[in-house]
Amino acid sequence: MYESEFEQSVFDLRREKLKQIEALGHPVYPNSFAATHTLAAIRAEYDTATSETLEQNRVSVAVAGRIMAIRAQGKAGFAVLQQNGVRLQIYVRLDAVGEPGFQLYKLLDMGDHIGVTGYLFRTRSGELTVHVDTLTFLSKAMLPLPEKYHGLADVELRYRQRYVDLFMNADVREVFVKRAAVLRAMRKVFDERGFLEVETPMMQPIAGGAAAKPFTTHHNALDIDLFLRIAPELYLKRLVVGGLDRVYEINRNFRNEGISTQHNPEFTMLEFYQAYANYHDLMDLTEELIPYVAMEVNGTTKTVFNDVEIDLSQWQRFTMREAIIHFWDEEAGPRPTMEDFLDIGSLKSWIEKIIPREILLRDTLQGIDVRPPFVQRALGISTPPPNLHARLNAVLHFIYLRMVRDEITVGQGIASMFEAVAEEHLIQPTIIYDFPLAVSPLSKQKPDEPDWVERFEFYIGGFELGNAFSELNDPVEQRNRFLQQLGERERGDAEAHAMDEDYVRALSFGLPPTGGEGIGIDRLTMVLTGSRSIRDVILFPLMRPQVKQADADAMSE
RNA sequence: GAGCGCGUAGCUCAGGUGGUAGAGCAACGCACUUUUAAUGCGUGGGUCCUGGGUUCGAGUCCCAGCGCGCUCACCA
Repeated sequence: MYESEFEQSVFDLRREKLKQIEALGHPVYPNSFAATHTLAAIRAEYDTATSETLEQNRVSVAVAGRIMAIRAQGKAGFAVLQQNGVRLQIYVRLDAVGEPGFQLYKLLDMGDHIGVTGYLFRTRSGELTVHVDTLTFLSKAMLPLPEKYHGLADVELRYRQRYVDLFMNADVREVFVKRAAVLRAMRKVFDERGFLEVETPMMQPIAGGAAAKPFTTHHNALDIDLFLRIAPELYLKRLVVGGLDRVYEINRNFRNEGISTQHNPEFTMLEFYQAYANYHDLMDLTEELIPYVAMEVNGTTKTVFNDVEIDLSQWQRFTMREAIIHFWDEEAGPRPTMEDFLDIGSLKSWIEKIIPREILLRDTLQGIDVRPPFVQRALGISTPPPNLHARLNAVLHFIYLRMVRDEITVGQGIASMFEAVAEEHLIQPTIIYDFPLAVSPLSKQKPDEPDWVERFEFYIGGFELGNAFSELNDPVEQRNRFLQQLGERERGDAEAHAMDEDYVRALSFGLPPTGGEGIGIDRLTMVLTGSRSIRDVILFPLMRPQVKQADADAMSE
């Protein structure tokens, strides 16, 4: 537990102080304190009260808090109490608290919890302060607090010891208060619109509803492997089949994939389903929902993310293909047209206008690995690529090779192009709609374009926050889509869907036309709090456990 | 998974070109009855992330590993 002999000695020293406090007649770990006010209530009520008002109508208070600063000054002294993120100064003087009270004051350390009674006044410099009559010891900080001015700055320590981070850094606390406000606002919206909040299994025999690698676990009594869910989607739609026309769930999903500033292995998603709605209805709903939540949380629809001001009430919409065309940088080559997206042949010949055919083909002839890093290396591009064009070229090359090899469809190629060309430009709220069928195994096809589906994602701050579609409700088509996914699974795509017979059976009882959407709560909170890393909006982000040297030695023995 | 950066006292940080480790806060002692990053005087505190190597000598240079961050890949 101790980081050092220094900490050990501080701990021991404070045990001595506890003994002395006990000798003064104070219980060292009392079980309550009868406060008359919270510090927040005092600040709210008396922050504007003048010195004269406080003298004329003496306000007696009993308050408690953690000592965040202590300044002894001979036969008097100050301390700053913090409670629920709110601070208030107290003033302790020997002639007011008496000798035993002042003895206790001298035994206090930064971080201790105390309660005091007294009355409010303003100091010479005007600070609202409790003039203490009695001190009650509540709990001791046995370990030293971080530096009082800079706080706890080391990001690793902040994540690993969030309990310290939270009481040292007020802005951290604020983020999690806002996160709670996001959840509250979301629940309010959906409750008011007649949605039922439900909870579906986190442990699933088949991890479906998204393309991702699941965590595996095991149930001993049943002796079966189970997966932590990657999405609640398939269960929620079963509920709509069951007649719960409007349902939502806010809970964790688990994906056994990389960790980054935008990905934590467990993350919170709001997912909702609305019978008789389609993706157009959900686009409209989304454009109402996000600014509403922003108003509830921040009191404004404006937010600053990565130094850019974002207005969450101003939305733009593009189809995926429009977005590629719109955000295409002509310095990289001729802008594509809708016709270029028609089929594999047209997309290939357009890519040949960007990258010479002999280069595109050379690598296939050499039979090299076509995973992006290898493509990049083959093209003489260092990793990571030094600029956007090099990265784009690598992606186009990659798409081209896989199309030549019949490994992907034109739709998958277009989806990859979209990510490479457009995603980083989607800072202001943007809906991207009409996705390729090939990357959307659970979405309903567009009636006039069967290779495309009624699906959209919305982006803010350069990353995806939500994903929605008109749900595929034809069980025969759904079965075929699953079979197709199984094929991709066999070709090595570990994230392709597994067959879920029971889900197909549920659809066979009739799912009404339904729109469904998932919204990443962590990412929305990032945008609303200006947090650049998802770890800053998750209380305990996953960290590799620290192995102490002693433990490491013990394990190797 | 790859590239780059960082790792020095409990905390925040200094430590040109290699020469026995420093400051502030925190801690301990003393003084101080309206301070607020209180002040003044004094004291203690370090496996310089770990393990190798080069060298007469490594916090500093080299190699390997560990942890964290950022970027990329994957993904929401």
